Amino acid sequence: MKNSNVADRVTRVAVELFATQEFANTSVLQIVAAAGVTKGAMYHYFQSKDDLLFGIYERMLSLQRAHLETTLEKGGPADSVLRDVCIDVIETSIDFLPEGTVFFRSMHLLSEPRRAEVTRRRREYHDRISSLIERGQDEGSFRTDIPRSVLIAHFFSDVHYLSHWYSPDGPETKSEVAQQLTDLFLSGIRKEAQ
Amino acid sequence: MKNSNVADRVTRVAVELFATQEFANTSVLQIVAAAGVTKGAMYHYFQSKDDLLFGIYERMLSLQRAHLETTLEKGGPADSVLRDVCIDVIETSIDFLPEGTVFFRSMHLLSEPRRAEVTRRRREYHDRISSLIERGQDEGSFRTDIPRSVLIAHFFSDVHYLSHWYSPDGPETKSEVAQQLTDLFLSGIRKEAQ
DNA sequence: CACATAAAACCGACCAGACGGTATGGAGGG
DNA sequence: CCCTCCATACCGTCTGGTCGGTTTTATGTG
Repeated sequence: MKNSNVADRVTRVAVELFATQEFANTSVLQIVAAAGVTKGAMYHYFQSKDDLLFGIYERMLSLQRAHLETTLEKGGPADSVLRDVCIDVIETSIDFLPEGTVFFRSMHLLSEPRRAEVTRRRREYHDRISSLIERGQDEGSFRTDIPRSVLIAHFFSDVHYLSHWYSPDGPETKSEVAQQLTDLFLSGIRKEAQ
Repeated sequence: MKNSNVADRVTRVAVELFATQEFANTSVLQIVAAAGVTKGAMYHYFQSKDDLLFGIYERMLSLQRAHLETTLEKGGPADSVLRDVCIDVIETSIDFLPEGTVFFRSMHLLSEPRRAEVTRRRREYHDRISSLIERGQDEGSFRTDIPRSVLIAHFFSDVHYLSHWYSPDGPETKSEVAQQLTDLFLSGIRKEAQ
């Protein structure tokens, strides 16, 4: 990392604080104190508190997109692709638990041009998952008696809830949980369950 | 309602604002302005902003408990009881979407003796669901190859995510969604899927 | 290596405004 | 005359953000 030490530490501390407290309830003084720097130093690297928040979204969005693309371009039947996507997105969420918490919780606090962009990129992501499920329905592997919007909600709900219960110190390992949740999800949406 | 008009309106407005913005990002002034009252009037009925938040938790917790008890005491095989519980909790969540948002998001902002109490009552609720699932496993209807903690997380995730995607103005009705999500969930955890 | 210079990194004092909460007092009914 | 209900003005504190200035580092030159 030839990048600034200060910016990195502030970023790391900020996401942790935004996750445990809320964004609006976290003062920049708190952040810089926890990061061991001064406010002047922080405002040298970030234009506003909002930048800190947006930075989290940018990193997570590009990470998600990159992962999804890698998994998608391997190809294969929708059933197995969705399994890979599901496992990957759960494992990634576990790797970035605090980021995920902030991601889902604080979108409406972003300043306006940015919020719109995040919304757009999230919709892109949603649409790709939706297409994948649609393909699976066409291939006859997924049930068609439930609206796709509900299937997608069911997909994202597990991911979203992770940060509310999973702890790396708990009994289950990351890959175990990813396997199990994926299994539960796929068992639910497969055609034979219909 | 022989209760105060002011207190009711403030409560209603507060939960709406806490859900759309964050708790810490919502000022008392904003609340009373939106409710059409003055700060003096509000502080006549509530001791603090924290009271507003705690009130939401109290109402939701007792509502949840009451509903769960009603459903549980009807008895029957765990499989069908869990189905009833699941449908009921989803429908209730839809009836109280903003409350649910605040409920899951802002617990860590409660002042301390209260937060502990909320945590305790939530754990009670969790444990009763856990017992129900355990009974279903004993009766041979639910799969046993996945830790119960993961099954429970899978259960609550759908409920939790509702406020992030469901809209009463959307195409799906409340009872449809409840049926469908319950179906997806149960198809996942049933033994035959193992 | 010495030195000059410029740019980047950083500090800490300082705003103006908003915050949650309070103190005071008046209106109206019992 | 007191008590409930409510409005207004106000308080101390903390907020995100700015700014002038100082130190540190990088670069160029002989």
